[in-house]
Amino acid sequence: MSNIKNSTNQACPVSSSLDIFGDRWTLLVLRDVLLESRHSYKELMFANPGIATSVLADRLKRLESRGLLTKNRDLSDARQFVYHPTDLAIAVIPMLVEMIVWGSRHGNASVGDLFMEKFDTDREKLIFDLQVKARESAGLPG
Amino acid sequence: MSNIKNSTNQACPVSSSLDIFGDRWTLLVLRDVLLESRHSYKELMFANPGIATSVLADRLKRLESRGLLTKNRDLSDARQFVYHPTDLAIAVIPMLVEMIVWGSRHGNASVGDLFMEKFDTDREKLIFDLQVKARESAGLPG
DNA sequence: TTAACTTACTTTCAAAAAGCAAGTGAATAT
DNA sequence: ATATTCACTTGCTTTTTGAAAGTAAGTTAA
Repeated sequence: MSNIKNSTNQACPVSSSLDIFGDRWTLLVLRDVLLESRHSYKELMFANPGIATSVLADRLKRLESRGLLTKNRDLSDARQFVYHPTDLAIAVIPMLVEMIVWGSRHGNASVGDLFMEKFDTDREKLIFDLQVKARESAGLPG
Repeated sequence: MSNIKNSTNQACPVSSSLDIFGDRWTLLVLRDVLLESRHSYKELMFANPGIATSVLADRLKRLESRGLLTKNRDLSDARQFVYHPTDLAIAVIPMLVEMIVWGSRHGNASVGDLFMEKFDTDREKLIFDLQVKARESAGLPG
């Protein structure tokens, strides 16, 4: 039922972050919910070819139980659920942005030029804007 | 011999970062080498209780083959090897710092107050200083 | 109003990765 | 010369992942 070894944690913040993010999929799911406006199981599945349905289900459950996502019925279609980020998840945006930038500069895939320009000219504003947007889409207070 | 699924990668920078960092141990090893002046197998093993010796060996090999670490004989003890970060690894310090800060604020373990104060008053300088220090310990040009 | 289809999963089983313990070989300390 | 340190490797068990099929509740189209 549960996955991923948690709390190997010798009182170290990196380790405690890795309790949550230390796997292949969690951050991709979080990125989709935080930055790509993907809020349903179907969208997340579609956006991540290669993820096993059982793994997606597990990661969503985990993220919910760790207080990073909320889960509610979709009012316009009761088959669906909508996942939204909490403030705790919105606080990981700076880390995600750094990961995007590193991956973009040094990996084989890159984010749009606009994103990189914004990052280079005003990182704080980029992050602030992304957080505002995420908060809005989640219906959280500004 | 090799571990961790690589390049599920649909041209996405997060995914390409996770090709390298998407597991329980890689970032802990990298943190030790980058920020904690741990440069030998023994030190890394000791600093990470719970890591299997085969996994540490694999992660070091991986990090070396991905161009994040260099491996050389220790001149003062030919049994030992010294691992040092490359510029590519030094470029992950901003991400690591964000992970440390998030884990520290929201997890159960925290980094020192001094670190957090530095982060809050001048993030750029903190990162710059950490990068200079890492570069020095690796004997890289400034 | 009922049959077909969507959506969000769960279950099952095989494959891959991680954990554990013991072993190896070269270098060093005694 | 012998014991010990160091950096692994090997072999085996357990855990996690992946792929595929199945299910239950809700919706759409006839």
